[in-house]
Amino acid sequence: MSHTLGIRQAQKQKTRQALLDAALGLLEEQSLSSLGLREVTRAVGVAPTAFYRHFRSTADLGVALVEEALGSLHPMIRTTVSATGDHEERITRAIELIARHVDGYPAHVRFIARERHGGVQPVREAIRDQLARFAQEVKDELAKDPVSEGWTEDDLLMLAHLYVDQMLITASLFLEALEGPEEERAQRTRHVAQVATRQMRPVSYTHL
Amino acid sequence: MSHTLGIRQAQKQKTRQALLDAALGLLEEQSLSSLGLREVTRAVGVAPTAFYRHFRSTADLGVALVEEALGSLHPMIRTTVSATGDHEERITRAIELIARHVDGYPAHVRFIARERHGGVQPVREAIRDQLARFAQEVKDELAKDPVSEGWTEDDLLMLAHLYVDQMLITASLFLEALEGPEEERAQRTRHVAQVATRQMRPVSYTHL
DNA sequence: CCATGCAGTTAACAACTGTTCTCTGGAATT
DNA sequence: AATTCCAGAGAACAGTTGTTAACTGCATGG
Repeated sequence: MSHTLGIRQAQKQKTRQALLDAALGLLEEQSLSSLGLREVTRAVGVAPTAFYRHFRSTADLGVALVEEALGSLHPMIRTTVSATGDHEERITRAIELIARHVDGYPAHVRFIARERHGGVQPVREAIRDQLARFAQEVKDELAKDPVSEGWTEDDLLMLAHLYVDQMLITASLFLEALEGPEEERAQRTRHVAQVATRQMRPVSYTHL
Repeated sequence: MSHTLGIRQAQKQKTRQALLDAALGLLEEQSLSSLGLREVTRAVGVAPTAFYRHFRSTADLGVALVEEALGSLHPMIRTTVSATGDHEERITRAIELIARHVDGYPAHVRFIARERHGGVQPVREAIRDQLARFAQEVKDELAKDPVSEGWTEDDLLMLAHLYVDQMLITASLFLEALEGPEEERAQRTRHVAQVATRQMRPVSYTHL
């Protein structure tokens, strides 16, 4: 069904991706609200006006980056949190997923951590929406667990939001560990994983 | 001992404060890394060059804002977390302190939440230092509690950091509730307080 | 009372920004 | 083969930025 898109569209998507990549790189040392359109095109090596063929503004590009950073995570979340194994096991699985994701895409994680409370409203909203979707999905998995009987839908969703928040905090801590001096890295990573597990556990105990 | 500073220095501090206030206002809708020096002076009604009499750069002003936002909190933290009353009581006291602080200085709280992971390194560091001081102080109070016997200094400090992080998250949630529609405000505020208490409690239970 | 110090002003600078309009080369369509 | 389409280039615009220099007026200390 995927009819290979022509040379034309392929080239277009290529420069679009180049713009996204360049922006993500530049955003390691500044916030989105100070990112200039010319700055991005200069980094890619295209004319400033080419930017408009892909994004209305840098805020628009930011929203696209949110999709890129979080969009692909949904299926992974579902399977890791799915109701197989006991609580303890699910928690360690989730934390491992986070650790691997932070390790693989540190720039994306930093971007989300930074812009979640950042100065660009549409981007904040896009992040909030994605996190709400995560929470919804976590709730769906929680609901399958027999332990969840007797809980209202709202309570479960609230609990799911708690989990999602905790995951973000954990990701941020992993990132800090990653950015620190290399000799401490392994130790601090283990440390964060341990603290995060301890932090998550009581949340599920409220269940009982 | 405070020899009333002359007309000269008084006027200087006044414009300095005006610059800080104006910046804080402008930062409600953008990040520090995009805040221009001219923008600030224009809001105050003073020549752009006057800025340099007070700050080297906007980053420098940001560091001053961190001091203003968090500096005055240290004594309050000490007394609220001090070892009087049981854990439950201390927790509710701390959460009430946070709620009142967010209510009284929402712009400061937003600034800290935004710039903690923001794009300006010196400001991030200033915030990290202040939070480390908070953790140190909380640790000192924890150490006075007989329950803390048998814990190493490092473990206590780690626990204190956990508390401080949790306080910041709570502050951020209070702020979100405050920014939402007015009819939901009271309910959401109560909700946040309740969830925060539940979230903090297990942390201290790890003690036992 | 007079000389000094210094907060804030004025003017000018090169560099940079987002946005518009016009143009071009080559892929896509007919 | 001829035509349309459109991603990207190029040039120009008015407005903004941070920073420098030389100034002015007034509070200060001798």
